[in-house]
Amino acid sequence: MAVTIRQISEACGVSRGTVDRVLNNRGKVRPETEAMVRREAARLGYRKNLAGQALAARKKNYTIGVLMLSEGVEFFDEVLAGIRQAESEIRDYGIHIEVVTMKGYHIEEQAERMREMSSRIHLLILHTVNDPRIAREIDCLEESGIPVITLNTDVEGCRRLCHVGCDFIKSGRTACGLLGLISPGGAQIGVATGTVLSLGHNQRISGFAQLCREHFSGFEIKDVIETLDDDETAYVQTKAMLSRHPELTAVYVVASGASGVCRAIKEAGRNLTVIANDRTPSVSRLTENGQIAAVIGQEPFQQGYKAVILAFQYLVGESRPEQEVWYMKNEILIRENLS
Amino acid sequence: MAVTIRQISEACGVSRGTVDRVLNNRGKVRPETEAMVRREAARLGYRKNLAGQALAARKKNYTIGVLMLSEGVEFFDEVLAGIRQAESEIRDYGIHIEVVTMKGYHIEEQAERMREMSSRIHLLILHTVNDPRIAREIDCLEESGIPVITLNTDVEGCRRLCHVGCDFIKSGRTACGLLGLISPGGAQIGVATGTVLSLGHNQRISGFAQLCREHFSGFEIKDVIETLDDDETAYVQTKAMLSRHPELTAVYVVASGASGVCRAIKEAGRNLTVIANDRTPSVSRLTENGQIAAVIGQEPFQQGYKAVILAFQYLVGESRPEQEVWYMKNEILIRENLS
DNA sequence: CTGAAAGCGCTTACAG
DNA sequence: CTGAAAGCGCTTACAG
Repeated sequence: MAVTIRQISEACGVSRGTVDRVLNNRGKVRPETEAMVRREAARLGYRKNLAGQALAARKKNYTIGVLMLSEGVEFFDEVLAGIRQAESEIRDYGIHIEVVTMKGYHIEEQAERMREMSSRIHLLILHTVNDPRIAREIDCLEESGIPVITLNTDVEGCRRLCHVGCDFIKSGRTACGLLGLISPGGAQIGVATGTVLSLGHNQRISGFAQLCREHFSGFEIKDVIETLDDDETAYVQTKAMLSRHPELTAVYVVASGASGVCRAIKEAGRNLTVIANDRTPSVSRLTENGQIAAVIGQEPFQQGYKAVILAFQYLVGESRPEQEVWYMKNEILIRENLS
Repeated sequence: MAVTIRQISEACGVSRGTVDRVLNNRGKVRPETEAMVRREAARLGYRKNLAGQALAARKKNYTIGVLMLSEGVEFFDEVLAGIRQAESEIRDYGIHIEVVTMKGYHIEEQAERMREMSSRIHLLILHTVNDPRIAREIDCLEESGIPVITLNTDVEGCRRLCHVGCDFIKSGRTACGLLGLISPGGAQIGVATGTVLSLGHNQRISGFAQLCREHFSGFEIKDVIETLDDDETAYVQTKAMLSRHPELTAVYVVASGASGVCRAIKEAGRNLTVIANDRTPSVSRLTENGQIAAVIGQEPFQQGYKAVILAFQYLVGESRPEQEVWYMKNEILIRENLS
């Protein structure tokens, strides 16, 4: 039989309330009493029963807020699916989720939205951009007792509770390592990034370049274009890159825009190895028909799921996440293990 | 506020016990009363609070049994780690786990062990071999009210609750698809399987061969050897295969024995593309130093974790798993995303 | 600084 | 066929 608070209280000859005060550091306990309770708890091997705790927590009616700059971005559909999955699990414990999505990158507008949500929520899961104004807003929330979990993209210089995302450097290294297997003889590479303003995109490129230097002396990055995460721009830019560089043998697509990139390659009648990031429906189709050789995924579903579970454990279990940063896996997806 | 049993009982003018009887199909309720309760539950959108249910379930003192033929097999260390992780989570709800591991494939001995454990457990997670005697034993347990979840390897023709493992066909197809990217010009392939008696090993090979036929006309399987999941045997057999087939360009290692295979290749001074299954510590080392090009993983940690979580949900949540078969992902692991 | 009591939502013997 | 009551383990306002 598992040890309960009642057993500790009986062993010590104090009330259960007192044991609770000690074990949850609520203060107002005589030092000797506290020491005795801690000793007995340790001796008996006490572990809190989460069911009891969760049931008691029902009275607080917790709500978790989710705010994402995700509207119109395919990638986030799977993140949202993970959030919904976790929601349906924690709903069974009486916890609610309020999801708000926004379109584009409007800093002030998002900050305003954060303030507005704060009155109704006990914790915020936030997908945003790495901007000092947002960092300040996060600190405000933290001060008013609402912890923030950053999702997918971290925010530097703020007191967020933790970050759930993926290791972008490793993502770039994985793309490069895979290209090394495909083209052991060397490669002339064009890089199609989203924007040079994105920290994540740049980290992927630098991971890729890093491994080129370490292991693949036959790899050369000949050009970097920006797709602005838009297929039309990607198409135009890729077309131009291909005519500038007839020697290209591979393209690394760092962010959105793979469809445009592939269209330009196809029209030019070139046979290039394309490695892309993030399995969206359109990227899946291109991989199935062979235009994309492989996709580096970042477990979007798990990202959403994990963020909510950490939030739940923090609120109900009163336990800070064990790690400050939670990275999901960098998956390699080809036609055969895509779905 | 979430809807509770109390609210339904008040809305219907019956006791909470009666609502419980209806909602959990315990019978002994007048049909009209039952209809009314169901109508109100649906109208109010009732969902069971798991915390309450789990707390009440504490009185049952559930124990989950785990029985595995895993001793001395590196692969299962990660499966066990997943089981331990899940254990530490559900222990917080007062559920216990008893793990028993055995060495080798002794059918009668394992059947005996199953019977012996059955007196102490409420559900069994079982890793075994696909044998009719085990199937019969599983049915016995099911009949005596102890459901069985098969882990990693399924058992045919029995009434197990569900299966947690991976899609071996897809695993073989993924290995082949990856080799297709590495060797677009074709490959002469040697296959090193564990034993031709293992259903899983055979499924991997047939998945591999399937895709050869569908997509890679330049691929030829020239030879199949058995490692008996043993490095020494693998070494000897590979050595013989290499001298029989000087034309080989690739080896697909289906089961354990990759170290032996690689040693033989190295000694022969041959430069072959090796694709292996399952990231064990020794396979990781060989991948890091480039002797293995890529590893197809089957998420061993997740397998163990998922099996326990399904068991927990079945016992405490009284909910049958939604699926009869739970497949983990087939991961592609190369040096850069190995750890 | 401490205790007694009520409550979170579900289940279960027991009485009728 | 149904209800009243106790209990699972933890937390919390209240009284002292």
